[in-house]
Amino acid sequence: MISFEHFTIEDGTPIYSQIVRHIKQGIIAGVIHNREEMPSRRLLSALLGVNPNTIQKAYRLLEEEGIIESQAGAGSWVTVNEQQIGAIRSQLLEGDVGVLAKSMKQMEISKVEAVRLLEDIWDRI
Amino acid sequence: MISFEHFTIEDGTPIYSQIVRHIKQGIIAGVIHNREEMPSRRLLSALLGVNPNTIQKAYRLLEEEGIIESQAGAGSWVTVNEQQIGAIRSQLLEGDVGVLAKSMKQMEISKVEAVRLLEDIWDRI
Amino acid sequence: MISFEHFTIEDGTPIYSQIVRHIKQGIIAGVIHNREEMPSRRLLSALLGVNPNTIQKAYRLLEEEGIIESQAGAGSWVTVNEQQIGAIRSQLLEGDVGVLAKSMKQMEISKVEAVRLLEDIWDRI
Amino acid sequence: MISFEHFTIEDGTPIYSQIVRHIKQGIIAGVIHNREEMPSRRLLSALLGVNPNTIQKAYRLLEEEGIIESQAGAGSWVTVNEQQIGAIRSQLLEGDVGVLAKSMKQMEISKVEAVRLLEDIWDRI
DNA sequence: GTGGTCTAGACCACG
DNA sequence: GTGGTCTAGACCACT
Repeated sequence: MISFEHFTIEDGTPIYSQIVRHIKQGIIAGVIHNREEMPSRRLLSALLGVNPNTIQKAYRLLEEEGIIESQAGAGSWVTVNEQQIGAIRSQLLEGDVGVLAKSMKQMEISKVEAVRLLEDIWDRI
Repeated sequence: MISFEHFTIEDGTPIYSQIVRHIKQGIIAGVIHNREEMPSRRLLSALLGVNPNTIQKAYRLLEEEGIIESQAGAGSWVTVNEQQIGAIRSQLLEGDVGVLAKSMKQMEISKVEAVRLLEDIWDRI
Repeated sequence: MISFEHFTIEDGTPIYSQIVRHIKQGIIAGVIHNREEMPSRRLLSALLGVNPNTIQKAYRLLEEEGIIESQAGAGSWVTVNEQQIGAIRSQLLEGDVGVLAKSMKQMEISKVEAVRLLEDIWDRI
Repeated sequence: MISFEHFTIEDGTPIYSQIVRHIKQGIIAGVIHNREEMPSRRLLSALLGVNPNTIQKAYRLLEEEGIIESQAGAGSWVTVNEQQIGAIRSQLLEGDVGVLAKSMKQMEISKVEAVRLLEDIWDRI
């Protein structure tokens, strides 16, 4: 069963997005595996203290991306192959890093300075 | 007068946030200076094709952060000292980089891999 | 639910300020408590015969002062601890009384005379 | 000539109101006397670093209240009798104190507490 | 001319 | 249902 132990809700981004992202990051990190079972909507709703509709939306989005499958009465489970994992990895990483790079360029930060910053902050977090 | 020549509205984030960020980035890049005059609400509103109230909101936020000052009848202008510029710089950079680093760590990306990614994507943008 | 029964709009000060002040005074008077629910924008807007945006502005200011919290889809509610209540109390009282005292001193009114005035007018209002 | 030495512009209230109030308080304090000469609009504008129109508005208001008189080419001067001084005194004092008393009552502050507060703050200002 | 407030109402995201 | 954003435009106070 997939764990939400180290998951805490932050604000700024919608809760359902945070859940989706948590699943994706878990898959990339190798913590969540193919065929692993998702908690039931009802259970996760109670666990996180979040409206069932919010959980429902997260699960629906994951389904639409082909990351999980659900069957009435049987629950939901992860369905990813190696190719998909690579795609998710690129999607997350290149998105995030691209936003950062664009922003820094607009602030006239140089590439070496950017790298130095990343290395600095990496160790402090 | 501060220029909005290279500014284009994107969606995803509120327009007023984009304006606030544009000003902050301009200050950090050294393109916008202390005492420089902001365009009037009406002018900028016409320039960007955006409702005056949206501009008003951006200006109010900047004012609340002490980055600009406004006076009814007189206009608005930038009011930042070196210390503030440093603070804004940290706020933007450490925020962005921190989010990225945290996200990457959760995906079990190593530091060298992260740096390599940043360098790769930097050149492609 | 917080009551606005004894609240009537006056002019001279912005409506949103009056709402903010009403909430603060209610908290100090012990009529409004922590965790109590604020009326929704739409409801209060209809109740006071005021535009929803005006209510929105009042709520935003209260939120920025940490007096209420809002969550899209869920509503708004009061979030104050004892320390904050003390701070609000000081803010309102010392502000008002300070302005008065300063003004009176500039008119060369003596302290005893000031107290006598306050007592006189107190009973007549 | 009436002095504006101890006068500094604050924000929150219009500048012209502050000037009007400064004159009234000076009269009540006995610092400004009947027949005393007002600085020329041009001079005061330069002295306070304020737009001439703002000074003009203050003078106009004072004229309308019969507190000063102006004559083209000759300047402006104070014209108040004892009765007027009494009226101005009441207007300022009862207004200010009334606002304070009403506000405090709404916060469930008792009369003795109010007096104690005034005395406390009086000494600290 | 400037900024500040307010109305009237639409649309969206969220729970 | 909720709050958040945005448009369109009026009116006012201030300089």
